[in-house]
Order: sequence, then structure tokens, then C-alpha cells
Amino acid sequence: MTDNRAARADDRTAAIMQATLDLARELGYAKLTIEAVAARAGVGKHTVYRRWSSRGLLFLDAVLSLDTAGLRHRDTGDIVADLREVMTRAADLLGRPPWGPLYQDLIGEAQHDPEVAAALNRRFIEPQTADTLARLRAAKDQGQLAPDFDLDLAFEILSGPLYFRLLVTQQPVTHDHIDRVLQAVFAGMGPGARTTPAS
Amino acid sequence: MTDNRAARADDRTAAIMQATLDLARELGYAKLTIEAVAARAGVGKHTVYRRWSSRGLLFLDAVLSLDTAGLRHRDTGDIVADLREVMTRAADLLGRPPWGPLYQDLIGEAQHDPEVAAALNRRFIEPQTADTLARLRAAKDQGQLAPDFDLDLAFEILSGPLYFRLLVTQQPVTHDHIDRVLQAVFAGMGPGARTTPAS
DNA sequence: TCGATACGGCACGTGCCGTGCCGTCACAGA
DNA sequence: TCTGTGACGGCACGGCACGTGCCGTATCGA
Repeated sequence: MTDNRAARADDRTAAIMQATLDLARELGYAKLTIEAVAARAGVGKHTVYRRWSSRGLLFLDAVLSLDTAGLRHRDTGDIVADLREVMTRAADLLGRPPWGPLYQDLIGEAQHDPEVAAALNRRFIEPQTADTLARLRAAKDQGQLAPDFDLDLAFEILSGPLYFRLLVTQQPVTHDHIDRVLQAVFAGMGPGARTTPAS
Repeated sequence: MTDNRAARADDRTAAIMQATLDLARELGYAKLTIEAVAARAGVGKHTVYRRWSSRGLLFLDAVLSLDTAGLRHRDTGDIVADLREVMTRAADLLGRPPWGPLYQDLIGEAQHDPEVAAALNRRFIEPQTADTLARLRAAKDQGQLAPDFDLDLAFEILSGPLYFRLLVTQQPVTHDHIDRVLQAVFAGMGPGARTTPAS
């Protein structure tokens, strides 16, 4: 065992992130202190500061280490069904612990810490956006969407209401709500709106 | 002058809120301390704590005391034009100091302070929502919208993308962006979409 | 005249910050 | 085998802001 060194370091890193998650769940991010994290992880404060330069970045790493399985789009050939699958999964994640409150706190922190905002975008928002846009683009290539269908705008209209509920009104995001958003985007909101998406 | 008492109290309240705004602009909400606010306002800390039970609620009061003129909808008979007017005004407010960064910080604080979240909703979000819905309802009554047009959903689709850009991707909200959202909601996103909204 | 109330100023104990210093221990190189 | 190096846990420190006491003062109503 030549490299117990690196393994031990990784163990400590994992222990610190786990302690961060545990304490954030128990106390909320607002009352999370690095002293408490270090104590809970059985670690000196230096060991935390050596790895993360701020509480926000530690929290970011901890939250993003959680499982986000199922947030990548499949391509079954049905764009609406594939979007619905990921959106409902996202809503379920965000609506319940542990993800919900933690992610909410994380975005809250991003509002007054530019480093956290930048890292959150680069590591989570942008990849998720890219995945969604790729799926939309494939649908357009397959002729499921009009040639002038604005993919970026569609993504914002699909995501916006979810985040609006999560961050602003703090209402729950239901599956029915998602269906209505999907229908609005893909079938329109007017009188002639089809009740089932175009196939 | 029987009531110099109340007048002086109001003066202090105003001075504290002004100091809060000044310091928030200079340092950002994250570095805002009640000690500094009291000192800047020329006031004892008790005088602050007597009026506000937390830093978040003080900040809320201070931010909401700013001028929000022009965020109420007119009724010119053209629903899209009236919405566009308010949305562009909102985008201009949120995109620039002083409103933009302060409002962003305020929503950030609301993510980990339920009292701030509740008060923000009650005092700003809900009235603004009600005003928008009233304008939409009038349009429906005037026959400008289909009878089954979902007003609540429309409101979320109009607001969501703006907040998504403000809070998540932190991209600027341009007038062109607003026009595209409006067109998507009122003319649809498909191939038959009219390039000008229904009249 | 006399309480009552709000005030500014000051000081206090508390908690967390970020950073030193120390002794220990596992490892790498000579 | 010996020795240097680096990360570590533990501890203590100064600094800062917290929220709350206490004091003397000024302004008001009874």
C-alpha cells in the first residue's frame, strides 16, 4: 500500500462533506458553522480550510455530491414524454428532503456569493441545460418540432416556472403543474390548443 | 406640536432604513451588520432591535421602501402591450442598481429565512401577482383571450423566465427576451405562430 | 411636579471567525 | 536505517458581531 496518504485524505474529504450535509439538514445552512462541521467530522478546522476557501464552496461541493440520478434525458422518440420524465423527477427531488431544502439554500447563497454562483452554474446548471437542449435539438432534427422552434426559449419557459415556485412563491411543484407547462409550450395556450402534444 | 414624539420616531426609522440601503449598496447584504447600520444612522443598537427582530426583516423593509412606480398594469385595451410595458419596466429595475442587487440579495435571504420569505410574498409578490392576474382576467372578459386560457399558468410562464435569469443563470433580461416570452405565450411556439400577437 | 418612555452610549458575555503554534505520525528519499 | 517533509488533531489566540443589560438624559402626558 504505497498510497495510504491519498486514501486517508479522500476519507477526510468525504467525512467533512458528510458532516456538512448532516448539519445542514439538522440546522439549516444559515446556522451551519465550520467549527461544528470540523467537530462532527472529527477533524481540525485547518483540514477544512485547507480544502475549501469558504463555507459556501464547501456547501456547494457537499450538495452537488448528492445523487442526481435520472436528470439526464432519454431519447424514446417522444420529446414531451422524455421531458416530462426528467421534469417530474426533478420536481420530486426538489420538493422533498434532502435535496429540496439544501438546493434552495444553495441558490440562496449564490445570490450573494459570486464564487458560489459561478461554480453552481458551471457544475450543475450548464450541464443540465446542455442536456435538455441536446434533447430538444434532437427532437427538432427528427421533425417533431417546427424548424423555427426556439430551443433556448423553450428551455427557459420549461425551467422558469419550476424555479419560480421553488424560490419565489415556494409552492410545491406538482406533476399536474408540469403537465400544464408542457402543454402550454408544445400545444399552445389558445382555444385551438390540442390536449395531447403533436406527434 | 403635541406629537414630536412620533415624528422623531419616524425620523429614526427612516434614518435606519436609509443607512441599511446605503451600506447594502456599499458592502452587499452579506457584509451588512446591525452594528454598522446603527453607527451610520447615528443610533443605538437598541433602537434598531426595538423596531426589527432580525437583520433580514430590516433589509426587507428597507428594500421594499424603494420606489416601485410603474409596476402596476394599465388597461389600454391591448393586453400584450400592457404586459410588455410592466415587464420591461421590471426588467430595467431588476437589471440595474439599486434595485437589482438588493432584490437579488433579498430573495437569497428568503431562501433560508421563512419569516422573510413569508413577508416578501405577502407584501410584494402577492400584490404584484394579483395585479397581473386582474389585468389578464380583464383581457379574457374582453374576449382577447380564449375562454379556457389558464391565467395562473400564463402568469408563471411570464414571470418564471425572468426570475430564472435573475436568480439562476444571472443573465441580463433584455427587452428582446421579454418580447420572445410574450410571443410564446400569446402566439405559441409552433410553425403557425403569428409574429405579432393576436389583436 | 412627577412618572413613563424612548433614546444614545457603553460594557458585557457568547459564539464563530480565520490563523497561528505544537506534537504526532505516516511516508519518501538518502 | 535515519532523516526530512507534509498533513494532521488539538489548542489558543485576537477580532468581530451578536443580543442584552445598565445608566443618564430628554421629551412627553398626567
